Amino acid sequence: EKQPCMPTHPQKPLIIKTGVQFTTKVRLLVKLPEVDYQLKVKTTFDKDLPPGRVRQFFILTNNTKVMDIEDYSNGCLSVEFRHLQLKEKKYINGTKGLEGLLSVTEELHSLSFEACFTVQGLTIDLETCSLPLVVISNVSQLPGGWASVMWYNLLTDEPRNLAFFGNPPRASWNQLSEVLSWQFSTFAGRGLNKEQLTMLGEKLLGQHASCSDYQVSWSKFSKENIPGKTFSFWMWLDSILELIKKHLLAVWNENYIMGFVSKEMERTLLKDREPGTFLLRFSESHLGGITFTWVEHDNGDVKFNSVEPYTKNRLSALPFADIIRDYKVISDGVVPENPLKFLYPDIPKDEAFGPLYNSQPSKVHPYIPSTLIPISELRSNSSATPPSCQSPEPPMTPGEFDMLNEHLCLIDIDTVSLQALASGG
Amino acid sequence: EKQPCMPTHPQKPLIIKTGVQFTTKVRLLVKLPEVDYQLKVKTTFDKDLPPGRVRQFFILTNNTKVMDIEDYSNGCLSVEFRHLQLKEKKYINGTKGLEGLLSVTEELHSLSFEACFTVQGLTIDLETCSLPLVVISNVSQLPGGWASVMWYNLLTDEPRNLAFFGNPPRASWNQLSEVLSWQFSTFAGRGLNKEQLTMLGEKLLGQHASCSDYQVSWSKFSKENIPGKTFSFWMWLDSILELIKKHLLAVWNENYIMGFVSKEMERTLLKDREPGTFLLRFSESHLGGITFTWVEHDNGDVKFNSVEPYTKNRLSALPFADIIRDYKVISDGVVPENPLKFLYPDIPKDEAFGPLYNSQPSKVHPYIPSTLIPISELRSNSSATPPSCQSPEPPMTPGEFDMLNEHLCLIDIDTVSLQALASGG
DNA sequence: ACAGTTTCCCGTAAATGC
DNA sequence: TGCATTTACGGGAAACTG
Repeated sequence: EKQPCMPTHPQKPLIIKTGVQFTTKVRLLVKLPEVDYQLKVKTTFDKDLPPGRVRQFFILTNNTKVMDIEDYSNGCLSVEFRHLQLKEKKYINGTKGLEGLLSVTEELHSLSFEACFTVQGLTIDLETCSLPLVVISNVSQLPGGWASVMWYNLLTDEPRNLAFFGNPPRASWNQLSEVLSWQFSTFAGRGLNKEQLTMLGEKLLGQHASCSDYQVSWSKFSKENIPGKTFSFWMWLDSILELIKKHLLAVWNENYIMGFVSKEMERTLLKDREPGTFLLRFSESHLGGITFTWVEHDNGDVKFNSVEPYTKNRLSALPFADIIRDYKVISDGVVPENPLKFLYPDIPKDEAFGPLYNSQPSKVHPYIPSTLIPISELRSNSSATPPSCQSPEPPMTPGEFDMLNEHLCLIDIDTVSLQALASGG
Repeated sequence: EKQPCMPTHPQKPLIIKTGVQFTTKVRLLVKLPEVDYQLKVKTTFDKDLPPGRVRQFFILTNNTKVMDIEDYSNGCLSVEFRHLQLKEKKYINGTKGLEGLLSVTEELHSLSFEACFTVQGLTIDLETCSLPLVVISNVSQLPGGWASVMWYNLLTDEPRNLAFFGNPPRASWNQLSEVLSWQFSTFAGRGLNKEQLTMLGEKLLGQHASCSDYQVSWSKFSKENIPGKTFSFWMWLDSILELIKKHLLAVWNENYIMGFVSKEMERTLLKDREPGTFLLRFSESHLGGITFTWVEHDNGDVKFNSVEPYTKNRLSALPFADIIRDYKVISDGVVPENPLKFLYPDIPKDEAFGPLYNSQPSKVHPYIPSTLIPISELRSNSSATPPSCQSPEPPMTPGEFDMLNEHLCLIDIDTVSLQALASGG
């Protein structure tokens, strides 16, 4: 009933938006001999980065803080910086130079931490820095930034190769598909199964998808538009992830959304099924859309219908489960009918979606309750008859995901280990 | 189809939101003898305001600028400050003191302008200041702030009585109703007619509404809640104004929304009408809602039905004219019917609303177009039979509005006359 | 605890830069 | 001129603060 502007940016570490607060923490891994003075840490953004080539930022807020003993650990020294905020350095003399090579979400930056103390007459400098960071100025750049973070962490173990996107390596479909599934398990709670990944692989690679060690270029993954479309593969996939997060979470987690199915496969699956059998599929032509396709039998002929995809605007007016419950087709004035009977392969609609329906009748007495229902008015249809195939399977176990996620987060803006790179003095 | 977050705050002068840019202009009304040096003007916010009692703000940005000759006028000196921004002064030592008396939207502030020049050995100081300003920190405070601006400018000619809301005068219903109608003509393009104002008067004053010189208190207008409600009269009225601005502009300007009608009056008007006659009315129980009520004849009995009010959330999913076109009542499974036939008094629905319908069939081929339609499922109803009354009339001419509006704006944050209060030197 | 107020920040639109 | 990027700010929600 009311979800106009919900939050995004839910735990995407290593991406910082200018003007928005972020937090970082450093921990001292070596045990120091008792020091009775305060150990001050200074945080610097883009330290040592020569001007030109890339944008540069600085920390607008307080950037020094004293280390403290962590209560809950074994007496480690650590310090957490909160409310840090980044702002771009603007050069009066346009020292911007020849960027253009990299887009802003391909620029890699870093946070440095420095501390210095003296023990027994010996001055020791400590310094460390974060994994590469992406700086954006608007949430619209978040998908692109996240693509960079994924690619970097998937393909290199180098802690600080800021030139990574100057010549980014390719990823095998093997590696990539695993990461994509992880995205869905982390952000939507359920990963992708084999069939779904196969469809994605074919979409990205065409026929090569069968050999799982086929290499995918960075450009193909997130920069080039899909042929005939105005968006790249990752932009498309991410728009679906966002749609799930905001509007389809329960339905997705119940595994009721087949989602990634080619239209050919869809017909193959549905053609021998009971009339009124339907499946849910994401739009390939538009960003962030979901549609349902159902099968009808028209005296011997098999007919398929797909509804115009629902996007976030529609879904925020009416939850998707309710759309499925209430969808009606009006054919030339006859009694409207809901053509959706069985969720593929054969689950009665209400059995599947019943627990997800919203209980609507509001009953504010003097008024007649009213609701929106989705309808289609039909006059003419189309049909088809394609090949054959098999049915979906349980999702790929996103087993090692937790481990990787931890890795991704361990050395991030929330937690950066301060290693003693002691350069004596 | 797409209007999730549209802009508000459309020309409400004298209200400044912290952190948001505003513009002001000062013009020198006296002709100075030729001066060959630059005349610098300094803008100060809350100059001379003693700390305590009220919040204090300062101008975060550049606050001095050199006057320049206006090209388009007769060589007047003027200066326009752009990109000014306000920030609250925070006192470390909580010198806030005993506020509590006034709400923030009742606090009045001012912008001062100072200039100083020397001619023939004589130093002349110029100083002036704006009409009282209201400072808010969130758009949610805009309605309250605007109420203050209206009340002040309606009831006093003093240029700078910052203590006005310490003991605000009352307004006669005569004065107030005129201002309310102006609000609708300025912001929605059509003012309020006599019947509408009568309903509002009765709502605000009860029986006293008949004597048009009845006095309305500031508190009753915008501070006290309407009995039994959780909002004040002005908050309620303003929520309707916003609803019109964003979702009902065309329908309102065609005069198809009776809007302000008591339920009793509504029944009186409808009871002798053709079945299916309906009228549009704003909700009195909820903020920013509109409903339609239609009359039915049920073998001799007259029956009235009102739909649950549509609010901005629903209306942004489906334009109001389309709701009227598509509204259906489903009674126990029979063919759905649109009960709305004639807009009161007797205009065929499509004749009135036809030009305002959206042409929806989107026709993206492979898909069946789908739309949302508003429906009610009926099981049991209620009815009634009240007294009699007359019908609506053309709106009150908002004749002098332009003049007043100009007055309101003339001495505002956009245009503040700099008068030579020359205090010699 | 709580209500009035401010801060935070997403997401759209507009402005800006290249 | 068009595209990439930043800025602006409404609006909802969380945080603050007496």
